[in-house]
Amino acid sequence: MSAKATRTQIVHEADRLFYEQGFEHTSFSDIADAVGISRGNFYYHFKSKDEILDAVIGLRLAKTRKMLEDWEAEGAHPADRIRSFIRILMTNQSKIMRYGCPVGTLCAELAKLDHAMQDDAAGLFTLFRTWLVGQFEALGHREEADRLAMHLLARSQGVASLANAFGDADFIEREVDAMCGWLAGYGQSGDTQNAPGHH
Amino acid sequence: MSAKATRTQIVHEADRLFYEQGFEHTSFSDIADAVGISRGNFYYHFKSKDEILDAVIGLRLAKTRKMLEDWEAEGAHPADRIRSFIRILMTNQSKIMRYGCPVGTLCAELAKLDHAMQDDAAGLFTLFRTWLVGQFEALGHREEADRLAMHLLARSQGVASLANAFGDADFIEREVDAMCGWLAGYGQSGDTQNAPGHH
DNA sequence: GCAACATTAGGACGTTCGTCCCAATTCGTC
DNA sequence: GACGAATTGGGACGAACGTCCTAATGTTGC
Repeated sequence: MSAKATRTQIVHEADRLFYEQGFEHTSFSDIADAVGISRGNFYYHFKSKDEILDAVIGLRLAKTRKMLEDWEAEGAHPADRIRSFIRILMTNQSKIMRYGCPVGTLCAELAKLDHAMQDDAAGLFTLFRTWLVGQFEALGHREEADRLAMHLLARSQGVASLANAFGDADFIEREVDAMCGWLAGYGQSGDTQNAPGHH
Repeated sequence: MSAKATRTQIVHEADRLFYEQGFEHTSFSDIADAVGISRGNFYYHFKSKDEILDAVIGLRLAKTRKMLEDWEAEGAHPADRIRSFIRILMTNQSKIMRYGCPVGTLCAELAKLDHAMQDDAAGLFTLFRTWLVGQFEALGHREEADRLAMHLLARSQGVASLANAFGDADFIEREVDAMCGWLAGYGQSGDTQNAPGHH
């Protein structure tokens, strides 16, 4: 197999394992077994575990960017796009209940490890944040765009955390509805003045 | 020193280290160094790492229970008590920005490790949840009490996650104000019918 | 079919981990 | 001050870890 294909497979499996088991708890052996190569072969592709983490973060950034672009293509209206974001919680329901949010849990883990790459992981949040800011601006909320983006991001994170801890699927659905309801208050109007003011 | 006092110190330092560095990333040596005892002495007090985790969760449960009781004593009005909960985010601001929420990050880590004690850790969430349910019921929202409690818990979690990832103190303050504003809508009325209906 | 290169498997290395044992020390009691 | 119990320190143990090396195998161009 070409070195490129093997490397791609390694990053793919590492991505999955880092999500399911955590970064620290995933060993070279785990990844090697998942890919089906020998542990020793690993060093040819990646010189250290941090290099794999770097590649995994890069992969996640790329996949996220693509997802956001797809949402841009699918939904003509910014509110529809934001609803696509909110609905990740439903789409990935079972995985979130088992492993939590891929972005949030990685950032939390790297923060505890005081890892040099924690800012890179936070870049995944920034990607969503910037995109959401763009959508809220398109809805006419130019000045509060970042506040609204951060608010929605935080609520999604919180729902993922509790869904993971309690394993409650109904709770996810309820909160998704609540977030869509909240969004509806900001949805149609291009006039900031008319937006609901309870935030 | 008495065995009891040493044991207490061990649990105390383990509690701190599990929070700051994570459960898996904290070794017996770390705790032993922090307490100032030898690694070997450890086995006399705790036969395994899981036993320490069990004791730490017990300690956190006890400390949380005491905190909730103090809030009961301080604030006569349930809304004031709930505000005390919301304001933990301000009180523990700097620690949350560095290490995240002690409850949320522990639950997330144990979930990834598929640890046998992850339900015990989730009990910390349950403690807050049950207490919040009681407060919302006291506010007259008998039927939605659990929904409101979970909603508030989730928002706090989300704020802690993002504050940790971005290190943004202003964001915490903004969201705390938003949560207090949201609470105010449910605050005075003992009549469920009159409560705001956007959730 | 051979030479140059790309990719692999297997294992050695030093370290750290959780666990466990035991001899030494301290403490309480008479 | 002696004696048994409580507590401690130091270190052994195998396993797993990240890292790194090297010989073997596979692939490609001539």
